[in-house]
Amino acid sequence: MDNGNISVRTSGPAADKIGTSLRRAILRGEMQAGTRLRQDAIAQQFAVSHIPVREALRQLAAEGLVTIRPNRGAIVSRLSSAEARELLEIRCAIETQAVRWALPHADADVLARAEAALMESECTEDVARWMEINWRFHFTLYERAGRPRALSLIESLDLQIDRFIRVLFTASDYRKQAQEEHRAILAAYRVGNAAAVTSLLEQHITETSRLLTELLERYQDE
Amino acid sequence: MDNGNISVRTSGPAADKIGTSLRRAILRGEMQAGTRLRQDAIAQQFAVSHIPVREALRQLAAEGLVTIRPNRGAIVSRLSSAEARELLEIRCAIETQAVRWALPHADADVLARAEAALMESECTEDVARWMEINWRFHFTLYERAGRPRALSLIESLDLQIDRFIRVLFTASDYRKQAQEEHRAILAAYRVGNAAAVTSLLEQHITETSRLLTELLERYQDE
DNA sequence: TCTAGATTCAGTGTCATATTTGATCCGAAC
DNA sequence: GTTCGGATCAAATATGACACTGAATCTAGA
Repeated sequence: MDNGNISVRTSGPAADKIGTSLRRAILRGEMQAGTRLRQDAIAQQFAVSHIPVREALRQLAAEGLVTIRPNRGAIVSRLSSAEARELLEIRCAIETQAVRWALPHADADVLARAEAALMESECTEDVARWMEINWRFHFTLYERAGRPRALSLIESLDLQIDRFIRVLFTASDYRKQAQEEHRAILAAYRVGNAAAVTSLLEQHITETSRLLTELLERYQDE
Repeated sequence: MDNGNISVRTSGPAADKIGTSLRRAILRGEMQAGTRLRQDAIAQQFAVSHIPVREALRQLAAEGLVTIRPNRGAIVSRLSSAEARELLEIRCAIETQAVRWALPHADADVLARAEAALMESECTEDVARWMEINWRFHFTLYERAGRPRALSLIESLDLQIDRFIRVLFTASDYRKQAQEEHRAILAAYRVGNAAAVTSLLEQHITETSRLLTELLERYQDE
């Protein structure tokens, strides 16, 4: 964390800025699951009092990224394999519906951007970068759904699970497999084949779920 | 609001107690959409400083019940007809999936409790009471899904929309219709007919959506 | 009528302080 | 050696008084 002592008063509430910064650190794996989040240390780091820190932590807790234990402090949330499986099941249910909504409204712009994301993801070796592009690829497919709430919900589910998907990179050849699956999804999307898109998307998420829950189960045995 | 000056220090953080109390007031319609939520007034009412009030408001904002405008204060969230429609669409997608998960594991206890909820809802004239029982009825059908996260998500969606469904009681014969639909759903559930259950549930939620969005559109024209 | 500055309102956060909670440690008793 | 109770510790939780900030509204002048 290289924030230094920034002025947090000039662009919105301090609590929001702190929350954004902590969220980023958690999502990039700089703060691992189980890490203690001490109010006074964070307050010192951001050169603020502990009040906006508490507010930021509450916000992150509501998002599921942080677990608050009253009077004992906050930690970066862990995720059990059962929870992971379930989150991905929910994602699957909503994302397949979102893509059905979006597909009839897909245009050349959407296709070009999804293709660009796919090309970009093939050129990067950086895990954090790849995860960002992965999200952008998926989001682009759903963009024309006309359902902001659903997309927001998908994003919040994504936030809870993507930092764990990150570990698949070192534990399996996840990236190669995911790229192939993305290619197939985009090909079906391009010709407007809704049944194929949803089926491929479902397989993609289900396979991710299988790999991730296996990995988390191994973690829990250690 | 008849809370008086209660001691909020004896069972968990003050912010949690305030949040719970405000949430209840919002859900029961005691605080209408658009109502100003002033930190100082709430702090006075609960005999606390403004700090736990701010934390409670942030928590409720994260739940979608409250909208915070920086430097301008918080209001009880409004809901546009488009948002209502979408929330119910999402609910429909998840609840039909939840009931599919639950149905193979339904037992006599679940059936008895769902039946009891239905009977109880037929005996009450109180809107708040009916809404609670309505939730209990639905929740009971999903209980055996073995998916705590999904059920939690359904509940949070419920929280965002049920206070608006309340107004259907005075604006249409919603209750009678909903009771009939509940009866049909339970009958199909009882014989384990998953296709019929999901289809009836989908119709039930879709019909609710239709009525509610019409009503909200009328509100917005005034 | 429009614009700029003043005023108002309520939020945002600090500070020094006190209190509370839960975990850990330590000594005494068995 | 084990158990139990009290003391200690670390960190969270919140107070009350105060200062500052931002956005909306009001007022006066051009």
